[in-house]
Amino acid sequence: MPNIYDVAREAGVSRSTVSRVINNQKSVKDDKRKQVLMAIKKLNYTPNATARALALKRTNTIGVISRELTETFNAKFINEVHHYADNQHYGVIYCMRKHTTQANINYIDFLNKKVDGFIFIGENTVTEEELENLSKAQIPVVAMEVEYPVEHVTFLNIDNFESSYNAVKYLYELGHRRLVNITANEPTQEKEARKAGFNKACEDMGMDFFETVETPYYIGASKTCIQELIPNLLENNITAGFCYNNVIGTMLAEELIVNGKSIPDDFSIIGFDDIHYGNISRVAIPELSSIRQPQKEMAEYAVEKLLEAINRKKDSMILSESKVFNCELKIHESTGRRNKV
Amino acid sequence: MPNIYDVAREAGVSRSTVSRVINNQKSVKDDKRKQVLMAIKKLNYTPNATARALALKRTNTIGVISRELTETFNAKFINEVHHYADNQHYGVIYCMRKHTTQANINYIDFLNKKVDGFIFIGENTVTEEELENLSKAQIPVVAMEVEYPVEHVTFLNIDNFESSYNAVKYLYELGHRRLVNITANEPTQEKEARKAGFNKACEDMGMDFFETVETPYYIGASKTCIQELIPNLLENNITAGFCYNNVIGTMLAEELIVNGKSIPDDFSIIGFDDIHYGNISRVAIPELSSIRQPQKEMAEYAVEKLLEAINRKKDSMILSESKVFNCELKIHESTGRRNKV
DNA sequence: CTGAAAGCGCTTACAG
DNA sequence: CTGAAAGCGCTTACAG
Repeated sequence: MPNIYDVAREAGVSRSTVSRVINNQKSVKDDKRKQVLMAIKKLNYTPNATARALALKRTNTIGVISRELTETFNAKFINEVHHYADNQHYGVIYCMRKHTTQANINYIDFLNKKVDGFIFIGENTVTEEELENLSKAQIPVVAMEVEYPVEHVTFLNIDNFESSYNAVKYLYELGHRRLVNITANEPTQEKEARKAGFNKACEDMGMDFFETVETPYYIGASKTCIQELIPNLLENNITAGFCYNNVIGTMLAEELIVNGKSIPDDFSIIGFDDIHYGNISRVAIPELSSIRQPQKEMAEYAVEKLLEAINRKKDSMILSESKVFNCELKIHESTGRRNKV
Repeated sequence: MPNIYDVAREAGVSRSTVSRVINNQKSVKDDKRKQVLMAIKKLNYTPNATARALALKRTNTIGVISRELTETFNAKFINEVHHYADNQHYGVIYCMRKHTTQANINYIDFLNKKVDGFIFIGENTVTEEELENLSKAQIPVVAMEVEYPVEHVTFLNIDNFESSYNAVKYLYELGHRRLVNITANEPTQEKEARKAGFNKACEDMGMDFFETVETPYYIGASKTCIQELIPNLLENNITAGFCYNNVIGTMLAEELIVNGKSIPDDFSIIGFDDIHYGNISRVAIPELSSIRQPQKEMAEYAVEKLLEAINRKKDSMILSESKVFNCELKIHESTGRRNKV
């Protein structure tokens, strides 16, 4: 692997000049520039990013960390982050941080100095203490799906409370008075906010009956849980359900159908995320009405804020900010007026 | 951010000593070691990975590149890579390389010197020429789902030809004589190998009728394509289908059911990948018989080979290798004996 | 416009 | 066991 010195020798100039050419500085005479360019081509030289990072104390890359790289990961969001960063000539590095296993490598330390800033996705991806340390070290951070009282970090969330509230309100307007909220059994801020929104709306609307049940995170267990839930729903004459995501919503729809109910005639369902697994199967499951997150806008905002913080850093740290994005209730096929009872 | 010099001063020793403590070398007296450790704690020092990489010419990280980070990405595989690398105290960095857009950043150059070796996933993730360059530069590489005549790289594939052949053979044994092969319309080695396996088996078994149709990669278009295909299948009295993946298999099952057929009584289906989208919906789609890839084994092998190449590099380059993993045909509910003609 | 030199933060023979 | 010094491959004031 040739280095800058090899190129300098080949081109008959100093390393400084080579560096200037590499970095597109105009103060190099055309003939020298040409010599350098030729030497670079001839030697197949490419600058060592590590050395450059050391000298510049800047990497032009942003690090994205989440717990899982696939499942809970928001494809659209990450695509947009990538796109937007690339436009600004920033590279994106993803790292996975499993919460289950005790790993040898701490990916925050691991990426330290390899990236100019972090985007954390998911509440359990980073602890408050870790955010504190990053903050003290003046490292720009955007955190998604969490909120802590930490200085100098940008928190991005959706309006979990309000959008849940609105979903219930919509069901109320359709005539539903007996609801179930099927949520996840993980203790996250997100879940609590949605539950609170559900409850508050039910109270405000004066619902006759409402309850929240938790299902396990994994599909198999979740399915069993929902199967066991059905009799309870029927006994209580519940006519509408608000689900933590569309997977749960789909499973609920399915179990109701299996039990002879039809959607939305007998039961209305609102899911979350507006991702339609039903696309694969149209046999019996109607497309779920669902709450849609503005992933693209969030991604752009995240990158924008992060780069802003990165570029401002020397002067003054950016202040903490908590930005909340509004979701939209998308009405598809799984919601309708209450028919009977 | 304190550096090694700050620690040395605080501890009243030289940088060399601090370095030795950081790197766990025994040749440091206990009292000095303690002083250093205390200074590190006090200053909240963490070594600069970039500087270390520059000095050592080694990063202890492996780079994984694929076109998409989510969709086609094999969750299990990547989890295993991560797990195994972590055991060896190697970090894993993922980068996405979109093939659609003209990006500013070339992620191979981008990761150059930031990782000790690469794992490429997917045929269109890296070109033969890029592999050549990496090879010349003596950078260890494992490439999945491709095979090129390039030196010093490890190619990992599954037995696309054989497993497809075996699927057809199994259908033959169930009595099926008229088959369809539904494949993707992307020109990949993988696709060609599967198609060749399908055709060869059909010829060897003396099938009465067989044909291959291509569907678009995206679900919506693919679904339309399959819907249009159904009349053709019925007219030709086709009784079994071999599908490029389980998504296509599920869609095929569904469309057949919609058209009044039952699976597997009227039609047998074998998919690929053994991932069961049907888990979400059990209303009508039986669990697909499918070809299962040994992702875990492949991941372990990939990491093992890569680390081997990384650690051997100085002496002699590892030779090229093409390793093929055998898949297993998992029989679930979508295959059965041919009933009627 | 160009080069010599110092510096980015580490590691590691080399002496002692 | 420990430190001074050189080196990893860049960049960038500073002179000229």
